[in-house]
Amino acid sequence: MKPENHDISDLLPLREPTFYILLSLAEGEKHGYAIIKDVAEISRGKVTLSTGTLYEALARLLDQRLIERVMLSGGEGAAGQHPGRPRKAYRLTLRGGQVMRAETARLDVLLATARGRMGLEA
Amino acid sequence: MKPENHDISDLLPLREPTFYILLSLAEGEKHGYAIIKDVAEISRGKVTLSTGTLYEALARLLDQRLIERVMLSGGEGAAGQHPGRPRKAYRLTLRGGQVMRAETARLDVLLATARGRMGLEA
DNA sequence: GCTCATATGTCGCTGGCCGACATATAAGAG
DNA sequence: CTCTTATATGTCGGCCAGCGACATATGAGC
Repeated sequence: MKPENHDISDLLPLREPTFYILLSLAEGEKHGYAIIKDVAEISRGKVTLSTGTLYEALARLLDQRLIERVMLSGGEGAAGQHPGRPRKAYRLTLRGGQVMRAETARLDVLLATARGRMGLEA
Repeated sequence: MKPENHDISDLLPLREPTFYILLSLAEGEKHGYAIIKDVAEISRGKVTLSTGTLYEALARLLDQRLIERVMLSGGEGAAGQHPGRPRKAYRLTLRGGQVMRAETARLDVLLATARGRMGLEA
C-alpha cells in the first residue's frame, strides 16, 4: 500500500481555520481568495484567514484527499476575465464530506457533554 | 496595570485537550492524575491525556488565571493517605468559567452554521 | 502611470500537543 | 524483604498547524 490511506478519525480534531475552509467548500467549489472572503462572511468577521494559513491548508487538504482541484472553464466564450493570477478552484471530495460529518458529530457530542456538566451542577 | 489582563476571546479557540481539562474541573476540584482519568472517562476513551500535555496545560492555565491551586486538607486527622507524590489540586476560577461558557457558545454557533450549510444544500 | 482589489505563494516563528523519560511513594504479592 | 503495580508529578525534544510578513502578478479605474 502506497498512497497513505489514513483513517478519518486520525485527522479529526480539525483546527478552526481548517474547519471553515472545508465548510466553505461544502457550499460549492471556490478558489483560494474566494474562500478567504467567504470564511470571513460566514464567521461574521471572527475568522480572517491569512494567505499563509489558507494556501498551506489547501496543499495539506489536497494531500489528504479531502479536497481536489477543479478544472475551471473548459470552454465557451466564458468570460474568465478577472484580475490577479490564474485561479485554481477546489472542491470537497466524498472523503472530505465524511470528515466534515465526523467532525460535526464529534462537536455535537462534545457540546452535549459540556452542557451536561456545566450549569446543571457545581 | 501590570498583570497582563488578556481578553477572553483572545484565548478562545481551545484545543481539545485543554477544553476537556477545564470541563473536568468544572465538575469540581481535582488533582492532575484524577483529571487524566476523568477526561478518559467523559470522552469515552477517545481522549487520553499524556502527562506532558496535562502538566504543561495546567501551568499555562494557572498563568492565564483560568484555574487556581487549592489547599488540600488543612487539618483534622484527615486521612490524606494515598500512593504517589503529594497531590496538588486545582479549581476553575470565575474567569475559567467565563472562558468555558464563551467556548461552548462559540462551538454552538459553529455547529449551527455548519448545519445550515451541509445537508440543506449542495 | 499609480494605486487598488484580485489572486497565489513562501518563510520563519510560535504555541500547544505528544511520546519518552525521570522521579517518588504507598499498597499488595510473593 | 523485595518486587511489581497503581498512584502521582514533572521535563524535554520534536512535530505540526497557524500566522504575520514578505514576494509576485495582473486587470480595472483614476
